[in-house]
Amino acid sequence: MDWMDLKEALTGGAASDGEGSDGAGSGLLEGLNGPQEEAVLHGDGPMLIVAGPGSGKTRVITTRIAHLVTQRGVAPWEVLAITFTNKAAREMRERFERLVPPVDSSSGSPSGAGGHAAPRGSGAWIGTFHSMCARILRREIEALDGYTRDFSIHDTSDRNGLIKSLIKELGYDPKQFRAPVVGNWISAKKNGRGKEDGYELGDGSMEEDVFRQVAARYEERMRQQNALDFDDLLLKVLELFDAHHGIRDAYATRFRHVLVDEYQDTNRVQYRLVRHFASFHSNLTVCGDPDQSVYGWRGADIRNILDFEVDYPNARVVRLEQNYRSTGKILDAANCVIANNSARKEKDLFTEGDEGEPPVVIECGDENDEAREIAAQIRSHVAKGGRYGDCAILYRAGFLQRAIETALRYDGVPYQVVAGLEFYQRREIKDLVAYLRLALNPADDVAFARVVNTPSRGVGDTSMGRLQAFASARRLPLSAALRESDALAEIRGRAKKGLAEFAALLEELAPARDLDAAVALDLVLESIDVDRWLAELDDGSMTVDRAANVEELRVFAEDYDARSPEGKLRGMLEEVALVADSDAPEPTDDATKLMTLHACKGLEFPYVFIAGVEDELLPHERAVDEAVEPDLAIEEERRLFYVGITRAEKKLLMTYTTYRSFYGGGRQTLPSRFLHELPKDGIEGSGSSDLEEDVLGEFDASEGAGAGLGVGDMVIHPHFGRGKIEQLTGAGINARATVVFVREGRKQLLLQYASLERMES
DNA sequence: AAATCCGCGTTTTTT
DNA sequence: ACGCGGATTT
Repeated sequence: MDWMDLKEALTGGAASDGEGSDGAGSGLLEGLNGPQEEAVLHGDGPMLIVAGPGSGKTRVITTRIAHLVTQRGVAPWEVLAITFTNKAAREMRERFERLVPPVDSSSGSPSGAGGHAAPRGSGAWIGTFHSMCARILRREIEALDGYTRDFSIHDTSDRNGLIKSLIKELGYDPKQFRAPVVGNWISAKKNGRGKEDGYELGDGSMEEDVFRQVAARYEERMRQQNALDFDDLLLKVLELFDAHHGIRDAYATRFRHVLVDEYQDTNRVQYRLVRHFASFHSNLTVCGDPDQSVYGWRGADIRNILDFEVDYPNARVVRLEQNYRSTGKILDAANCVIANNSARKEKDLFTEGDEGEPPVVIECGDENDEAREIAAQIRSHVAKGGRYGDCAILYRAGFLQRAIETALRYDGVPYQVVAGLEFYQRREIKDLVAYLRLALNPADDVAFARVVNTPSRGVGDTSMGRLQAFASARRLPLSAALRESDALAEIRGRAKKGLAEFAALLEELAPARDLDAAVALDLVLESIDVDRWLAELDDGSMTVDRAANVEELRVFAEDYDARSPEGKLRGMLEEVALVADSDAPEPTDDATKLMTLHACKGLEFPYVFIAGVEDELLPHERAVDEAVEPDLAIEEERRLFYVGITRAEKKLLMTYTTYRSFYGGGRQTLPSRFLHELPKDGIEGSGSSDLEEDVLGEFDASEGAGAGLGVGDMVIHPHFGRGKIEQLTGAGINARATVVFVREGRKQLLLQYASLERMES
């Protein structure tokens, strides 16, 4: 192994500060601070790691796993590490495998629980709750009634689609009962949360009764088609463990150590799963930060982490409070803000690094001023030698993005919106995946319905309705109904021919179930005549993209086969279903990142802007209004602010407006109440009243440059090059120049930041 | 089957 | 203001 790699892995990331000399030998502990070392070295028994932001948490977990494996005789496959996202899982696996390079994985599998699911590499189970459960169910689900290991995994849009058709089937108005609302309600019920989540509609039981009817039929239909939704993946494992203690115990003993990351985000079902896994040995390490719990609205239960010591009375508690990310002033701000919450575990971040510059609060007139201000700040940062990629702009709600993008484009600031979803949501991908699902699990009616007329076979609503009626009368899956000669009796013409074609196609696809994923995909592509299909989807502009997406899926399949030769189609489908970000947008070389406050969790940037720090937007009024416990909702909003603040390494700028447009209209806005919670002496204001001078003072170089400028002057700008001043507006902090640049065209610049130089001509 | 129009909702998002 | 889905139109 390459020593440099190991060293980098050991010291990796934020904690690289205080590392000493190269000590040979037991390098695992090198550079760890006291509590970090304690967490790594902890032996058996439960442990709670309260990990503040930037405290080297991931490093501690990966090092701990490495320690268990190399020093305590725990085999990699006896370790279960659970994360929330695939991204986190990937990262953890990579870092762990850098510490403990995997040996030949085939040697690692114990009997029984090994099999195809032994992952590439180390053999450690590092994954999300969902992938772990899917893996267990692929092996064990046949112990439960009615399911086979070829079960399909339905995503949220599959779920909503089915629910919608059930609503219609039951004779209700799909407008009055919206599928996503009903779907959420069902999900909430399944996850053991009830009315407190606001699904209870005003006129009560009538509507709930409808929900219940839909829910009952939904469960029935899912079972009939051998399909599980995301919630079911976890619930079925619980069911399995409850019904078959032997199976539960096999897993509880197989994993000698269980580690859960982001424990503050677990919901009640996940909590119960964890308890099962730790039931034998209580070798359970959970890691998280109650102050960063921002997913309460989707079922995360902060009590899980707050009550850990109640659940496990002998738990060791380790606090990681030393921060390796942010400057002192930024941490002060974070500490001050979060101290206003009551549902927390006391925690005080500190740093041995610099005090740094105080956070800045800037008042802006409206969202356009705000956006221009941010753009100007970024340009000024770049003018001083910084990178666009150092900067991130965070906001509470997506609609703030628009004005910001406009300003960034106008100013030529490269940016990248960090979004979610994407790939697997694309139509052509979903279609192909539906074909593959159908090949593996012919009972998958949702997949059937999706592709029966894709590409077009003349099968419309009428004939599908008839087939459906026939199938449900006989409790048959659609594909099975299709094989009954009577089924087509009432169907004529094009549709009849089309259904016959489709039936033949399904026969053709049947062998795919045992093929390598890429071969199976090829079979589908060939059978449906890709080119014709793509041509049909062509609405003029997207053809190239779609073809590229298909190719991308093919590459993914090939890659999957290479990685997991045992998985075949079954395994690949599982990954496609659970790995939404199959190829998440690679961080673009040097671009400012835009994202919501939720999306920024876990990331860090030298320069952080938080836009729209206004009452009714940062404590979001809907979050507060719709909550049963408004106080708790405010606390979650405050945590969101805290998460945003603690992303910043060097500089934190917060902006608010006095007026903001909303959906056409607009209104006066007030600074967020959270701003008043910032330390009074550690904050610089700007843009308003008495603090203007300070800020101007800071930028006196550009002020000086701006002072001597006049309309018609030729100027030079560090980024845009030469230009001519067309117009000068505003004064003091708001002094702007409209400049027509030779290369970049007309731009508005804030003189304060633009560092324009006059050229004598 | 494609084009067009109407009406609604518009916080946050993973699997 | 705007975009999306659904329904209506051709």
